[in-house]
Amino acid sequence: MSILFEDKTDNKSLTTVIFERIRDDILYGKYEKGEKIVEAKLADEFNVSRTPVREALKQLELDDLVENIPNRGVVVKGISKQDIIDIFTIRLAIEGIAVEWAIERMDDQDMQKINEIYELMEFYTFKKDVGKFAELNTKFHETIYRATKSRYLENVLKNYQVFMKVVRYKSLEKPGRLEMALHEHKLIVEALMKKDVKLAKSVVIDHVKHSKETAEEA
Amino acid sequence: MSILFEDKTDNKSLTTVIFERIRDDILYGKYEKGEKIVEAKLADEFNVSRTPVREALKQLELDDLVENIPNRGVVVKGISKQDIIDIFTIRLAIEGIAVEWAIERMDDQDMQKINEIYELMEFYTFKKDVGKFAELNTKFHETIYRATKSRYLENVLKNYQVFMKVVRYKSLEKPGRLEMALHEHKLIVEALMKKDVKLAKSVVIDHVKHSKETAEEA
DNA sequence: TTGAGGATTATTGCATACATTGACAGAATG
DNA sequence: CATTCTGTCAATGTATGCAATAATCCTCAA
Repeated sequence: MSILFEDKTDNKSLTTVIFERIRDDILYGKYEKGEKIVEAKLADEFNVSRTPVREALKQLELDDLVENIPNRGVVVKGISKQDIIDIFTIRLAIEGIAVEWAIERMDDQDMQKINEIYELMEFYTFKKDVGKFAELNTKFHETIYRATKSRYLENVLKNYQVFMKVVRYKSLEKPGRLEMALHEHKLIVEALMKKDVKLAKSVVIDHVKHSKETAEEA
Repeated sequence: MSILFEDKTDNKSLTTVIFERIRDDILYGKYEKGEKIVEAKLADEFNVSRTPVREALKQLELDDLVENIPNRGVVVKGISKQDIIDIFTIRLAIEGIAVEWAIERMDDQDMQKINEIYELMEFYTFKKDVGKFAELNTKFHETIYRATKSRYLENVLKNYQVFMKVVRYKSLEKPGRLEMALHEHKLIVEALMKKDVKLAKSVVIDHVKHSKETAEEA
């Protein structure tokens, strides 16, 4: 195993680490669309054997980020602007369900965690730390998804989060956007606390719409 | 390679074949929830080496059908009735988008294929062949999904199809349900032909609602 | 009797070796 | 000159081997 990965604290297998690594590399544009990925080359690059790389690629195939042509190799499929817009549209249809279920099914611990995350977001807005904010943003929404207690809803939305991360970071860099995003999250927290399904739905939908518009501009 | 798989006609790798096999086995209830799956045992059973089995299990993990506990093994997570109901609810929110995009983006070939499938459905309803009908049912919807030209929408819905297959087969066996399903599909085809988005959305939603109710009874 | 601890075993994680496939170039053939 | 055939090569597909890990069982002492 490469020394690169020795510092991993959690129990992630090499396959998982490499999976996430390649996925992020694709999303952040390290590979061109249509570019061919050679197992052995990547394995070399990461200083591991082909096995974990293969397994990671097989998983990426399921997410449709790469395509495997039998006995030929895998090519990067990447993600287009239209894909992103489509994902936002799908999210607009689902996020409403998510908050609804979250309100119905969450426990105090869930709510507390959401609050904690929000407070940290306030802190990092003050510090103007876009990186930290974006990270918390992802966590914020994932916590809501988990609170729905629905594996399949959580899965879809979490999967989209990966794509959102990229978009998000870019848009948050614009002046004023950080404060605006914080405000939107505040509205969400308040609606969740009040357990007001209707209100929560509307603020979340607004939030997603906003993000969609910002993404479309870019 | 096992003689079991020698007759495969397409280019599917062993990994893919085994992936689908285990997935179906889980969905059709061959394994209990919580049951432990041992790579070597399955490999033996299929007369292949551990490698393709491992790769298949890694993929199933992504679909949340099994859980991997590091150095311990994988256990079947299965799917609960609540999961199924949740999936139907999510579908209710998304299928509308699917037909809308399908109508906007499909070409003549897509429409022709949908028509062909529908005609076959008529034929097998007449022959009372539930198996064939269920198969065509899956194809029918997948063709619509593909017509949306949206990889991500297609992916989510196709993924759910796998779960639906199981539910579908059971419900179609009930007397009268076959004819009813045929009628519902006829309405969908007609709306698609007319390119009437509003109508198409409403018949599809009704169709899903119907299926949901049938599933909830079972 | 019971509990701590170490050997044993079962199983996964990763690496490597071998088999198969498809692309390509260049020779042979018409 | 075009075409087909064949040999080589690069890459994937599959099998196997070895290491690491965690559970289990057994021993032995308090």
